[in-house]
Amino acid sequence: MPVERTIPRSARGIRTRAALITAAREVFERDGYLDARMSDISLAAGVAAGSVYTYFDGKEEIFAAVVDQVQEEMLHPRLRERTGITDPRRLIDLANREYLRSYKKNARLMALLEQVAQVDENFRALRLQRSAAFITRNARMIRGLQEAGLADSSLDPELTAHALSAMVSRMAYLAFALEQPMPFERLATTLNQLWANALQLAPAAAS
Amino acid sequence: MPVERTIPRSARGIRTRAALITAAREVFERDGYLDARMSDISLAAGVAAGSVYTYFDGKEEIFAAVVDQVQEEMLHPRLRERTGITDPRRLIDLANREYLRSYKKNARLMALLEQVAQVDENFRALRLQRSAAFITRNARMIRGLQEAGLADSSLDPELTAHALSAMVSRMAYLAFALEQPMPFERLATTLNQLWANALQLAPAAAS
Amino acid sequence: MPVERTIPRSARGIRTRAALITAAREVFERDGYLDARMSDISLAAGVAAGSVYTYFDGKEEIFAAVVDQVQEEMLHPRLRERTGITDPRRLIDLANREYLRSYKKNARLMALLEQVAQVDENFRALRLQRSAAFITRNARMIRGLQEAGLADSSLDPELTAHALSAMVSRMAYLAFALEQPMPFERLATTLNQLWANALQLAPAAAS
Amino acid sequence: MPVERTIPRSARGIRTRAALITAAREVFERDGYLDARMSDISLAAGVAAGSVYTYFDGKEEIFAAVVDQVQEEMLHPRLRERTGITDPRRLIDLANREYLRSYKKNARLMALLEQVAQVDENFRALRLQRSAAFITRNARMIRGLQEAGLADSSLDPELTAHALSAMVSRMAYLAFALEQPMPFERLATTLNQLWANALQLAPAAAS
DNA sequence: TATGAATGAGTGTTCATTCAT
DNA sequence: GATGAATGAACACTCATTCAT
Repeated sequence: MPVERTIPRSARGIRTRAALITAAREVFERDGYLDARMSDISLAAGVAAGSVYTYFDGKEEIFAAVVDQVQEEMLHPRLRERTGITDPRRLIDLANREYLRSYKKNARLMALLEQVAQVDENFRALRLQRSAAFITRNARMIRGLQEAGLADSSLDPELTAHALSAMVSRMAYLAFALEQPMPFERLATTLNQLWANALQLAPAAAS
Repeated sequence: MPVERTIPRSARGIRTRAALITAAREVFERDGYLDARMSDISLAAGVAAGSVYTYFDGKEEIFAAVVDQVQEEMLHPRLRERTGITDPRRLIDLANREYLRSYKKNARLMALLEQVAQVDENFRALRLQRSAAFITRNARMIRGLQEAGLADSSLDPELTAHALSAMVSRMAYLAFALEQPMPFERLATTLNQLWANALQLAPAAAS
Repeated sequence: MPVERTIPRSARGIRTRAALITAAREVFERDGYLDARMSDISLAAGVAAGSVYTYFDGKEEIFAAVVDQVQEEMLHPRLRERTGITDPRRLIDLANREYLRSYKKNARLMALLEQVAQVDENFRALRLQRSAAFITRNARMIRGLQEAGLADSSLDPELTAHALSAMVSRMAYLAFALEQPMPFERLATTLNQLWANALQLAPAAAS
Repeated sequence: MPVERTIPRSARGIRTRAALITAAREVFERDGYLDARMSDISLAAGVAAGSVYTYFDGKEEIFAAVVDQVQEEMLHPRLRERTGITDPRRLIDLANREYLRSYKKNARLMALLEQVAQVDENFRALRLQRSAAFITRNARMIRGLQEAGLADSSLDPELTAHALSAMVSRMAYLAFALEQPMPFERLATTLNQLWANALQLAPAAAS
């Protein structure tokens, strides 16, 4: 799933390509993936119908380009290094809050992604692969805590990481994509507490 | 979303309607909701194209009929009454195992349901509504345990029930619908332990 | 276009057939010929779908039966013999008023007939044939008046009869079938005056 | 009922659109509105099936475009200004002849229009509206003649205009659309004489 | 690069009519 | 006579993609 077809060389090309991605995001978020028409995208971008294909191979590709652009914003790696925090409870708390916050911010697109993943094989694979990386990291963290005697050592680290991540992302989906009413703060607090309890972490050090 | 259009009045009609539902399930599971053609369903049922419409209003309706039939099998209410078990840890364990088992058994259909829920407003609503009932029941249970001093009283019962259910159903989806490799027994054990930890239940009474 | 298929022998048959015609008229008038469904007719008559075909060969036939029934009411022949009136002006006046009155009374059906005549070859022919009889009679009357020196002898009797009949029936259609607002009395008066003028009849004898 | 969907921007587009209208007229006149298939139209125009929808929203719209094109030819307004004739008898004579002539010339299409008006609400309204303009003009003329003492002042001008127009258009329909045999010249003469008599016009000035 | 016209495959649904009970 | 289930032909319309200017 290469995102680019033609890398625009001219300034005009760069402008057009950017306009198309912006327009595509609008249209996709407004109409959903299946109901979005390529012609609406070109219309919204102010170009002719055929011009979309100058930059993207098709619907799937332009959607991928939209997603790509957003993914960058949503990656918050190396929380520990960034913040210097080491207390696992507070790290988890921070990570979950960052996740919920950016999910909320891009809720429409996340809903879209969920939709497309159900319809398009490639995106389903892409998503699995992305979350796999995330889960592996968490599993490593859990194993570390277990070895340090700080977490319930009877838990399978991989499955636990998977399950707790699934819990958080699914709740984010319900709250923000499906707009099931849930106060943000209470949601965050509850999820964090559930993580901490589930892992049997010791209470956070007094800050 | 009424499921029936015509209720068959003759033995032949009952047979035909049943054949259609069976055929529809096969075709939907084979091709997915969007790619399934009504003509394939009638073909598989051995009836004329138009005959599907004798009993169902359209694609959506016959899919609903398929789902309906499966939902009945999947409902396992009143576990406590059925089994006489009262220990919360064992009740949770049993409920989760039953859920995972029947999810696995109907994995293709559950995947389908997930797909359709992303595409069809009505089914999305239907699913939310169904899980709401389930969650309410769990929330009540949690509140009961909190009041008895048997569970972490700092947790929001509603959100907790929601989150833990989401965790289980999402893992079932990943394991059985998406066929991510996970040993059944370890999955069940881990999820149960996570529930127990999350709620801070006392260890199960020795049986 | 034979109207009957089976002449019912049993009392029950007679009842069913009559119920079907009544139901058919309702449905046709409500939905129009093209949009009326045979199943709606059987439903309205309280019989099974197939039963319509016990008495009628199809949609066309049952419509013919409905029309037939109404045509009987609408025939007002032998006005002169019935009333004893001989003054042509008063005869024309009476004939036109009777026509307008019964058109108004059966307006929905007349509209229907107009519709079906546009769609079905057979009904178009039927209508032409029926009006031909009527026009011939009028032409004969006109010729009589011309020979008696009572009407403009430069007029072609056939075409005149045709044209004046067309004028009246078309106005009836506009007023009653299409419900273009027109006061009944003024319409009748105007049409009669136009007939009289057109034929150059002497003023009516003082009554 | 806007006629255009896309206005062609290229020469090729203009050609295609025109070819479609020509083809549509052929097909409609050959098969009637209801039996005409969109695929036959595209076939006759030598374009792909979908191309009809580049320029027209559907069957109704392309029919409207056909009608539109013909209506232009059929409008003959401002007869008095065009010819300089003022004698009412001769003006009426001319107007009727022009009407009959162009009706005859476009007989198939007029028959079609009659059919569609019975089937499609929008076209029915369109026709009523068009003839309303025509009738209003005639009513004004009649009132003028009455005020000048040149026409029977006991007639209702509106209804008279309506009725006499209806007479002419209905006869044109019978003669040319339904092909009831009638010599053109005698039809024209008779209708004119009926108009003149009906209005009680003085004999035409010797020419 | 951009245009915009042309392509054409693909299918859910209706309903008059038939016919086995 | 009545039933009601089954039939199956028939067709307008959409839209992603291509390609000649």
